Amino acid sequence: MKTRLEEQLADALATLKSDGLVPPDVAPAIAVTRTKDPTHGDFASNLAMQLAKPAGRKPRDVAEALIAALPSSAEVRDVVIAGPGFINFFVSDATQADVVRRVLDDGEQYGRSQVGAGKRVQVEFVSANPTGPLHVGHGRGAALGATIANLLDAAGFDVQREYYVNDAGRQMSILALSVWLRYLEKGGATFAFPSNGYRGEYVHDIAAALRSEVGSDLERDTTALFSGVTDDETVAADGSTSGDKEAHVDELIEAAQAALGDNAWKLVFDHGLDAIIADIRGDLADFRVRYDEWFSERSIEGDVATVVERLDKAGHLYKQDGSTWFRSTAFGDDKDRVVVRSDGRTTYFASDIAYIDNKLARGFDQVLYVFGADHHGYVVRMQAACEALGHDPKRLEFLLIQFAILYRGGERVPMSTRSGSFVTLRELREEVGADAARWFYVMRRYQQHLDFDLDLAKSRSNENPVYYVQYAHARICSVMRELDNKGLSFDQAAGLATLDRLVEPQEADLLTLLATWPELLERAALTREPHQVTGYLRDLANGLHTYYNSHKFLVEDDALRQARLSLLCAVRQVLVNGLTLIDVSTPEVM
RNA sequence: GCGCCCGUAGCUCAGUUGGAUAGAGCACCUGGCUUCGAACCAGGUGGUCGGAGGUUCGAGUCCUUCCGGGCGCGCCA
Repeated sequence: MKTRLEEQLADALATLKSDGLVPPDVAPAIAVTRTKDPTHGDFASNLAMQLAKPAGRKPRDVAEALIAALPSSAEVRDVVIAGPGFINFFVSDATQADVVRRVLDDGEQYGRSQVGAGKRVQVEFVSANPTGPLHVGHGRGAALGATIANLLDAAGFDVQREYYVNDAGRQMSILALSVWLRYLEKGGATFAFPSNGYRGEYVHDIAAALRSEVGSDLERDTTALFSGVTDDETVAADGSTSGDKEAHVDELIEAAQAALGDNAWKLVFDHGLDAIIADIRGDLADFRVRYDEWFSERSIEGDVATVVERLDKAGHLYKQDGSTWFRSTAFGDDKDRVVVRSDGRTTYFASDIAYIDNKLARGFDQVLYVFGADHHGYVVRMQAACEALGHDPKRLEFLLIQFAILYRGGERVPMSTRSGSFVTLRELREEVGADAARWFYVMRRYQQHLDFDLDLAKSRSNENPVYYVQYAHARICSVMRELDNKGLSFDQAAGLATLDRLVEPQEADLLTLLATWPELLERAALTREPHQVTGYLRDLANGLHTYYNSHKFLVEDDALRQARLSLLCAVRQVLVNGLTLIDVSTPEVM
């Protein structure tokens, strides 16, 4: 409808140009938008105001000429000039009501589009280090990434959902060491657990599982293990520190590898990694988050050197202070970045570069990174690397997700990963349910900090927006059940034939909302803004509740009843389509 | 100090390429269930859109500058 009006305006503009009213070289953006105020009609265009200056005439005069040049259309009931020179379009009632037929015909397809057809896009999200369970901070990235992927899919893009598993770094070795040390403790060994080790309860669980699998086969002499290792950091009573926790843990890792040998070390390492990956996968699955690919960092370890070499050959690297630097300042970064350390090992950034190259080589037109806002410093260097490798940096897109702050009883819930006193995603889900969690995480713009009110998310009351929307769905289902109880039935064809009986203002509001859904969904996908969907669903539910309270559906008048029920079914369909996109359930009874 | 994000009603937030009288929810006040589900609805109170300049027919939206808040600035991952 909107595009047809824009085409008609374009034709009218061409007529004005050929009549000499408008200079031929003027090329304004022809835009038709929905109105906010129904008294302004259904659609409006500001074209006349844009043309006023180049045409040297008053906006309202230009508008008059444009309207005169518009072809007549059965879809449009009236076209009027309003305000400073807006052209307002009033859509005919039959066209307005026809949306019911479209919704019921298209069903779960209604609202989906093909704007992204033929384009491959990857959404990488969460990608938390597999060194412990996911916490609530990861939850927002999970919910947003999953929903954005759903939106893109609905817009016709070929979407791939990926989790990048950081299974190669030093942190993984520290986890393996932590698991092994807990394993040794369970065998009776006593020693001071390194301050830099992972201290969470889950490490004990993994160690216990390891012991039940291998028995005492992995036990080694601990006094020998700790001998010669730099002292761990300790804090004296006066606050002064001694020792070096970083060197302590690194040397312990080396000693452990030596004591166990490669095979046994790998056994411990994989045991820890596999256990945590399994935990994360299960957790995300229960959160209704699906992935197409769990991409292992180790699988591209061998590509890092190759990529560094490519950058070197292209002249983007230089040596200084014994290490190798990437000249990212040449691409707008505020400082250059090390890719090969003075000890010869490559940096984490070098792995990222290899990963970028790998992604783009897989042929994605667009690659989305769903990052926590604390990662914003990486954006410029990532794009710099992308460009240096000869790729278009615009193919990378970074969504910086602001933090979610939990509130319980009006108090901020403290979050500290370091001390291990964090709320896990699993705990959150068990406390408020997956529906509320998914909804709350995406209900705000991702650029905005999120106040996550646990009490509100749990409340089964009118304050809770999730229930509000689900209730609208359940209410419609309830009406359809009541229809059965009264021995009546719904005939869709009959309903579609009597749509002209929908004349109430509440019905007109719902028809407009239904017609808006495809436009909104497309915009939400292209701007990567799931909160537009939650906002829309709230409006649609409100429209339904208002309608429900002002009119009866199961009326004696058969034609009117059929028409109203077909409208209800259309509303229910769009509620389902919207809630499905954010993976919130659609209960028939609450 | 530099960089990114944010600042809209008492609170939490929407506001589509710049568009008409800036909107919701919560809170507060008033009213509505012998009726298809009151987990609902209708109405009301509440605003210098952080401040100041600028761009233009028109600015919450764009530009400049200042103020306030969050985050980031490792040969960590």
